[in-house]
Amino acid sequence: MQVDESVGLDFDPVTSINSGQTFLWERIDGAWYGINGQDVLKFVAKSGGVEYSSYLEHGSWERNFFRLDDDIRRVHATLACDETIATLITKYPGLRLLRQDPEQCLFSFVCASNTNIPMIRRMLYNLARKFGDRIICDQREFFTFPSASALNSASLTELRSCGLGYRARAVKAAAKAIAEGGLNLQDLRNAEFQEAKDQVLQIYGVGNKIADCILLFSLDKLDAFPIDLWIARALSTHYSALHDCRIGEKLTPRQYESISEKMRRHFGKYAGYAQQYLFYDIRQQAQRHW
DNA sequence: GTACAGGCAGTAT
DNA sequence: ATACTGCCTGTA
Repeated sequence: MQVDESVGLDFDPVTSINSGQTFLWERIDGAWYGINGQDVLKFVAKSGGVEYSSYLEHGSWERNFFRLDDDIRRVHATLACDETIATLITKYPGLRLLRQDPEQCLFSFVCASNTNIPMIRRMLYNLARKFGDRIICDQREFFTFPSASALNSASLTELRSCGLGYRARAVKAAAKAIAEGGLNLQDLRNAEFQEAKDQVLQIYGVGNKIADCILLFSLDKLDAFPIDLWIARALSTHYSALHDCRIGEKLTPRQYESISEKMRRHFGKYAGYAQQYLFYDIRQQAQRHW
């Protein structure tokens, strides 16, 4: 247990974990618990700072997970050239991108296709309960995120029983690629953007959007710019000059490439942070609570 | 009953 | 290259 006050009062872990990047966090008796791979992370607000602890790690995990080593001042300074983002930085000073367990991130966003947050959480908790390891933390039961080999060993019927529906086939394919196909996501942290993206796009069930989410939220590619329905709407509202698609219109793969590339050039190396501000804001405006 | 929710792959044009 | 389609499942 340690208290970390060195990162400034503006950082807000609760906002960050509730900004749609990660799904397996819950508040229990005033503390937040989150599943990240094989670990259970915990933090609780105390007078004088936030107290972080972890089931596995002896040292602090928060610098890694909340990307506190990013030069956030530089991120803000870089993005503040854009009027829209400058406003959002002021509005949500505590928001940070996360550095998640890559495999959990991949399976999470494979499950996220064409559904909503409550369903995603249900699918992932079901998978963990059925295929993860049981852990007792603060006298409470948690389940770690299943390994790729555990998911690869599961039958499609078992996966479907977790509520995955047609996503079961994609989860199985991804698990196989990692467990048997030699795909090492950790290695892709050191790869160039395009190399990493090409690799994850090979996986059945992973398209442009999911690939960009994996790159941004777990593989340190801060210039990745995922575009889902909500971001497309935000772009129509704030950046219609930069592209020509209509609100709510689905993007063809080619349109996606074109627009994502334009936004990456517009925002530069921290484009992913810009995407996160836009996403969080439009969801707040839509009054989505999750 | 029907529409819809944070995409994707397969097929036909 | 683009358009169209089906897909699990739960909720409104």
